[in-house]
Amino acid sequence: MFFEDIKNRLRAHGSKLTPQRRAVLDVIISNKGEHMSSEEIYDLVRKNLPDVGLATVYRTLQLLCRIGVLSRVNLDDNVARYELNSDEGKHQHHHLICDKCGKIQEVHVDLLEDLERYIEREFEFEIVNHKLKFNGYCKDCSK
Amino acid sequence: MFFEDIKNRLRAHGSKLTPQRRAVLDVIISNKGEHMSSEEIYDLVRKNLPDVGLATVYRTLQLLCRIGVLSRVNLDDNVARYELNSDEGKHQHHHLICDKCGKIQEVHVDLLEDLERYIEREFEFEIVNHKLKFNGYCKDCSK
DNA sequence: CTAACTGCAAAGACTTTGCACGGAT
DNA sequence: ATCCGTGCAAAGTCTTTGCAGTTAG
Repeated sequence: MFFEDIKNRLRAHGSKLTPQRRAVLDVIISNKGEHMSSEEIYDLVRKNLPDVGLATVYRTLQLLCRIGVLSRVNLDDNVARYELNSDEGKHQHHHLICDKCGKIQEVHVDLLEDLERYIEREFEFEIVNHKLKFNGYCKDCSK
Repeated sequence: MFFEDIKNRLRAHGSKLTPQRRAVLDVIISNKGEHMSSEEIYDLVRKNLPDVGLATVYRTLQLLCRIGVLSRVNLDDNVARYELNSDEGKHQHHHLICDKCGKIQEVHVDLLEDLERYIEREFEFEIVNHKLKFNGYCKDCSK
């Protein structure tokens, strides 16, 4: 996912690439792999653009989700979190959530094919996406 | 999960089975299989107990989660939803969410063993629970 | 030029908390 | 008598919205 691509998507959607939106994108791209909340993103954006409004950040994140640049992930902590979409796969990766230290890891293998086939067959349910989280204890916390 | 069992759990936790809590339980048990929000539960509880307070319902739901009677499920609609725990399995079942009509179905097969083994081995992550949701189109909406 | 965007403050939705009273053991 | 629980209202948190002024293309 590169800037030119994002610009095109914005244009196709009738939207502009403003300094505020650029600043939000900068933060998200340079923190790829994090799963930042709106507030965390807002705080980082303000380091480069101190007068940005919180509402603008919220609106930008919504927009970027709508045009497929970001995904909203829900880690059950009552805050919306965001991550940059990868260019390739349609499906989201899985998340490991350490219940002790809170660390988030990503798992980039799917291994859900059997289950998805079972569901499509047995429930006649057409699967578009899945969201899989594992809770437990990470390497450092499980001793 | 039966009333006697729940009563014992409450007692073990130093809590009482009040009429309000009983009314909440009645609603949840008689709507087993639904995934009701706090408000929906509140509205139903009031049919039997009109003077119950919303805060009491919230506190009761929290309590019942804490002692393992209920699980809080997050269906990405920004409302906490609750379901009765089954007696047997430790793991939660999976949910199918129809993006068109909103219907929720439950899938009671696991089929995650391979993936879990992979994660435990590869990430040295000790899995305690998982949460798996599928988004897509149900039988009636997928035509 | 003009539709889209912005910051601000207000409003909204959901949930939690503080408090004084009531009830069970 | 004591501790837990309740209802109410107030407060809290995260997010959205209305508006008047501003700006990107």
